[in-house]
Amino acid sequence: MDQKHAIAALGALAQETRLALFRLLVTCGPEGLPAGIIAERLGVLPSSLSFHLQQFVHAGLITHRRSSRQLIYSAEYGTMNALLAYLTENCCGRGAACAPVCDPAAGCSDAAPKTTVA
Amino acid sequence: MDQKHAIAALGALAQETRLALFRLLVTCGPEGLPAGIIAERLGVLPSSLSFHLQQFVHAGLITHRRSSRQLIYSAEYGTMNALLAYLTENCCGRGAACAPVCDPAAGCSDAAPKTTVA
DNA sequence: ACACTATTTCGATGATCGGTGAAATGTCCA
DNA sequence: TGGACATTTCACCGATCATCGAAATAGTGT
Repeated sequence: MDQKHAIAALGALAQETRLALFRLLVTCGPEGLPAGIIAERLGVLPSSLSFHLQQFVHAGLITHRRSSRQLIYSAEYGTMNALLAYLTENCCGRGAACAPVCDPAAGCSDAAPKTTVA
Repeated sequence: MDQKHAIAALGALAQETRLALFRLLVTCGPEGLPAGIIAERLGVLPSSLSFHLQQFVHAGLITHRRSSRQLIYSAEYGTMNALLAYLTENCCGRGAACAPVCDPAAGCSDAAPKTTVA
């Protein structure tokens, strides 16, 4: 994680819709959610959501894969951890006292569909 | 930490000069650094630095105290930790597996002056 | 009170950002 | 192949942001 990536990631997170979006995906785990469902949950236009998702994908905080017609987006925990580590680097002048780590295991309650949604 | 505060904090961090500034202060510990030294280290105009410092103070990520003529700025580790916790809340759908914490102890090598600087 | 230093405030300017709707792209199914 | 669905791309607009220099404020020592 260098400065450019960190700024891209922080800039992606520093917006109302996107922060809610990221926290939603973080909650959902690696299974993620399709774009349509996300737009519905957050109450934003599809074109608007697409714009915000791009920011995250470009920042590496989110990945997407295709499942039939839908695009499933999910959080990139590795990048998230790298960002947190970057922020707390050399914290307080001491060694490595602040090293948050998240290793996703369980999925979202109503996570990505296999064949149908809604 | 609610959404508004988180966005203010993330927005403060999502900028080249400010990110460098925050990481500098995080490294320095609770003793902090005077504004003049920070401006010199980062190579920005005093008026520009003042603008950036305001953002952080408003976001609660930085505090300042006066030492004679100088204003000493230092990182607010509590807010930083709250922000990291907010980002990883309910991570992966599991309980509390991602709870970074930093408790400052040691100071900066050439930290805030008691009476004189430069 | 005065000169000096440290820092902030102010107003102006160019750049970037977020929202919107229409149109384009890609995918599936009959 | 054609029609329906899911999502993205595009161009436009108003709003916000970062930088700058000049001027103002606050504190110190004589």
